[in-house]
Amino acid sequence: MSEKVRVRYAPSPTGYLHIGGARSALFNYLFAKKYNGDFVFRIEDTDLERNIPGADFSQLHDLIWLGIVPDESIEKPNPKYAPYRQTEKLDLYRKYAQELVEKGYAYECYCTKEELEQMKEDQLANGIKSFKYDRHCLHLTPEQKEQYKKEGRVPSIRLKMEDNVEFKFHDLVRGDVSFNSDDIGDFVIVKSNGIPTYNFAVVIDDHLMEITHVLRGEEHLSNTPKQLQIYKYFGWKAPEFGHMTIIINPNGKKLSKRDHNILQFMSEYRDLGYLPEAIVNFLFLLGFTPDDNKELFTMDEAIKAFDPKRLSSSPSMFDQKKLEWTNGQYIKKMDNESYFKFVIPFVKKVSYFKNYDEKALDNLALVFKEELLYGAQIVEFLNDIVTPTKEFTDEQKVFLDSENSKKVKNLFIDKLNALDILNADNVKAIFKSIQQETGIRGKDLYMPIRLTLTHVEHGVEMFNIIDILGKKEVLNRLKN
RNA sequence: GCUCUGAUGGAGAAGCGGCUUAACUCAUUGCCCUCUCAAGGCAACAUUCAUGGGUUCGAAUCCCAUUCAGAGUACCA
Repeated sequence: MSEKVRVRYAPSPTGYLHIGGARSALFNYLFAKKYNGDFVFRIEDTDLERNIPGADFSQLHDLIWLGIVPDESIEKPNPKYAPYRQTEKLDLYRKYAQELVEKGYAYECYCTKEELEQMKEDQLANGIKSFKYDRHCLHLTPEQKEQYKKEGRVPSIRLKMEDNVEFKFHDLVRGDVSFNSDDIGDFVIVKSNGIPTYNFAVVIDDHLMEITHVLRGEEHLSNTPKQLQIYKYFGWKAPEFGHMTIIINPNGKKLSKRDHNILQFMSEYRDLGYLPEAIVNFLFLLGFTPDDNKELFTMDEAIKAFDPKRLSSSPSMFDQKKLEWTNGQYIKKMDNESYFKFVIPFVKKVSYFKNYDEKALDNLALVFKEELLYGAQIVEFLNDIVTPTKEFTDEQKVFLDSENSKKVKNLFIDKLNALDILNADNVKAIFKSIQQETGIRGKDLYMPIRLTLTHVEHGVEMFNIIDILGKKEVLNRLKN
């Protein structure tokens, strides 16, 4: 590759960074880094109504949190390519659109929304379901235009598609793809409010920013010929395109922001205690398979392993379970210091431990390190221990009323009372001595205590539970 | 409808003409460990690659048709 690789992620600021966006950004980033190129973060905010203030920076920062750090962005502009926000360069687009009009490649369209609507209905009535603009305004005389203007109509600008031209391109993911221009109607490139549409603005931006490769969602595949036509009219070299598969939900539909069964936004995962490295790792393997059997990748390893040709072209389903597993692997791998920093905020949400000192909280947190799948899960674990709510079953009641159970409980109470310092080792010793004195062992030994304390038959090790609850609380629960 | 794109186990998928009795990972199930759950270890889990035809000594892999699914079809991006 002779020219420098430049790729971009260009979201519209309509909300938080979501899974699909993050994945798209990730693969662009990997591509850039793989070929020593630049990754550009730019904003496509031409739909004024849907723009949400602050969404641009929020998305940028979520990306950076994930470790996907742009070389250029709205925060770090390169003067050569700035501005990085489309609404800040409206004049530029209008200038280029004007050029197209002058060359006869585009024309003013005075049709109103209502007329367009009518046109659509008429075509539908004739059995044509895909609307194609009928070029009503293609050959307007100056007098007709004057007349329209007098009526108060403000024109939009439409691109005149060439007749019967094949737009072929080699897709980085899918191979050769082609479209016929006859299937595409003349589309609006500048709206009547003077703002360019997406399909026009991307082309101008990608060209001016010297973007060499465009990796984007499959939903853009059919936009490509429109953009190719614009490149052709300007005589510009088009970038290479690669259309990645979309992510689907368990119903097989495209993951949409309105899908409430699945968490959509990076911020939600962060709040739940998912690690950025784990999310990146998971996203990397969604619709992409490396050529070895590796499952865990650092960003650097992912850069090395990435190859757009290995990107899947069939839709990928988002599997929350695998994300959890991946995250759990990363939690296990953390060193203790980082782990504490990560998990203690969650532990502090359980009010029972509000008086615990730092050391005690750390020890507490450590108990769950090996089994934790995401940060907020520790709150669930802890609550199960701290606030036993489940009612005993009849079977459990019988078990607890048995001679053995009572004997174990009483002995345990005595020995615990006699204890000066409570810690897991000491508790372990108590169990051991009860076992030696009574000959009771296994389930019969531990379960009376476990059930009485937590009301459930499973959970972390008994010694830890007792340590977590503290002597006073344990005695309290055992006596009742 | 039209255009485009796909189709390998519950999920992500490898494979791209013989090495495939279809890799690997998640999930699930069983066993081990163990007071229990989880974690960890060990196993099991597609006689078959959407269907039907063809090409070939040989097909998940190539060709054709059918079916199904998704995306797009906006003065949204």
